[in-house]
Amino acid sequence: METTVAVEGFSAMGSESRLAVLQTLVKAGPKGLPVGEIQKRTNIPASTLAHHLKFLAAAHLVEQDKQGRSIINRADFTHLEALAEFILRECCADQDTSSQSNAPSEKELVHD
Amino acid sequence: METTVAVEGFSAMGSESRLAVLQTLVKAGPKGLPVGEIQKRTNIPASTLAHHLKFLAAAHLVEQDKQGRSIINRADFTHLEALAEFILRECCADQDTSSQSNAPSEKELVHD
DNA sequence: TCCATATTTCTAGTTATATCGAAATATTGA
DNA sequence: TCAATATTTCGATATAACTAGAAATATGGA
Repeated sequence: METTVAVEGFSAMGSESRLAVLQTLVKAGPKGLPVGEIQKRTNIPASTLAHHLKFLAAAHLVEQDKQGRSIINRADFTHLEALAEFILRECCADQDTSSQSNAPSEKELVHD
Repeated sequence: METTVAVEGFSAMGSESRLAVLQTLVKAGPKGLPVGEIQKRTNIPASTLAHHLKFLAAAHLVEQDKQGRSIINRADFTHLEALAEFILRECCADQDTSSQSNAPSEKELVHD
């Protein structure tokens, strides 16, 4: 996953309202929910909610598709898993990269 | 984990600069890095970097402690793991909550 | 004590985000 | 076609965030 994509994803989750919407959809599972139902569950005004759903969709956290006159929103579980994994993916890769300006010389590395 | 804490965490990761800083620290592993070294690796101006590190520390993503005249920054791996887990934690809990306004009656639920 | 180093705080300009009412669009059923 | 429903777009305001130079603070060594 590209860093830019991860930033957009985390940014989308970094809002109280949006995380509430996302959690509502995650809880709802793969069947998803229409906008109106999300509105009922979160108490977010329609126009604000539309804005946030667009944001979440742009970040690939939510998929939307029209079904009759409703729009069904589903959490993108695959992408969410990838984001969860991204956080610690490169853990400790540079552990021994001693380009630290004040890196101790090797003989001094004995004591941790 | 409380939602508020999760929002702060994701919000902290939702910035190109901050995610770069965090990734640098995640890669560096539990020993952490002094501010100056992070600055070298990310090319972020000192004052901007200090601001972001404060933000990351406030969100419990990074721990800082003074060591001589340097400040060592370490990724808080425990908290990062908790955040990663949070994303999908309540997956599908409401799968069958049929308070959907247009929920089909039970006899119609046969097909999926 | 005095200077060099490491990092932060101050300050300010610019840009981005959150919010939501009202009006607009689109779809279905009567 | 008309009215009802579902959702979005528009527009405007308020608030917050990002950025970074310059000045301030703190620490260690000569």
